[in-house]
Amino acid sequence: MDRVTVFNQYLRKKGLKSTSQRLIILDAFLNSSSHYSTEELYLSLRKDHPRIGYATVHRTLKLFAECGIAAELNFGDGQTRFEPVHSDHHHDHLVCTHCGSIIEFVEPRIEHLQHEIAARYNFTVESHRHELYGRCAKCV
Amino acid sequence: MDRVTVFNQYLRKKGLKSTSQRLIILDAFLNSSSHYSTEELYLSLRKDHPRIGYATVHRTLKLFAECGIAAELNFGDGQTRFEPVHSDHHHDHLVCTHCGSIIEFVEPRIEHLQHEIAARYNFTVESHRHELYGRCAKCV
DNA sequence: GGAGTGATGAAATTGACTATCAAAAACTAA
DNA sequence: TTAGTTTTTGATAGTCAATTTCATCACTCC
Repeated sequence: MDRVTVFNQYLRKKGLKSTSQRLIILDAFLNSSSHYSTEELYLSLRKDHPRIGYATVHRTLKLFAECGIAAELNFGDGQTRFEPVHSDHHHDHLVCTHCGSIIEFVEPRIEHLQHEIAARYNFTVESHRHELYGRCAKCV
Repeated sequence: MDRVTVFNQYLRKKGLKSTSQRLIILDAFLNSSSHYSTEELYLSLRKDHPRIGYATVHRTLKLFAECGIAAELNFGDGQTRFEPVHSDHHHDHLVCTHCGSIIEFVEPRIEHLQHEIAARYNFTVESHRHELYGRCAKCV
């Protein structure tokens, strides 16, 4: 199902309203390849929509995360980042500590080992975080 | 090599001084099994050493991380935690989202796959983060 | 003892995030 | 459409952990 539809259905289910700001932010968010922080998306939006405030961007990104169309990321730089969720595959991240670029990777064998470890400790996994930090090919 | 020695050598190399506060904090840090935040270690120390300030605890923990005898952890609760580094083995964490307990796990096969992934992208790994969040056996 | 260097700790600052609130906009039902 | 109700917006203020500042303090080496 389309992520715009997911968002609108979530709004209706929760008795929330569909506003122009929310739709503008959703559009900008989905059509970006970046892993935006609130600050970065706010600044990017300000070019075309200077009336949209920081608080609105922040609240809307939290809404995206609540309804499952965005994932919250934290790469240890003190800022929460958001990325659009693709329902078809899960991925983790390589983070370049030099230029800040982010590479996504998929590795089912690691996912499998995670389940194995959880079972070892009778642990029920709800989510996980897996990031490799270092130098990307351009920054060696 | 002893971690106390590592710390003292680091201090000397950097022209820093070996003070009673630093040694007290180091002792408390190494003899704990916890994953302390600055706040928690500060409060714990205050019982026996009420004159040691928060800023000193904070600065000293950062020193530990700099010289490699402590690792900084961040489990998404908004506080940075520190744990003593055991040079002989690397581990990652299971974090219970209900009771906050932390289980350490070791899985060389995942470490191996990480290297494989890094090579795939010509990426030089400096560090990594791998945490599974969910319910521990007691909290199911 | 005195000068020089770095450390300490109380307090102030920073920065990301969250809460507040009056005004504005979106929905709802007649 | 319109009046009434509810939610949203955006500027601002507040919160909290992390960090910095700065006036002493402690140590070392003449």
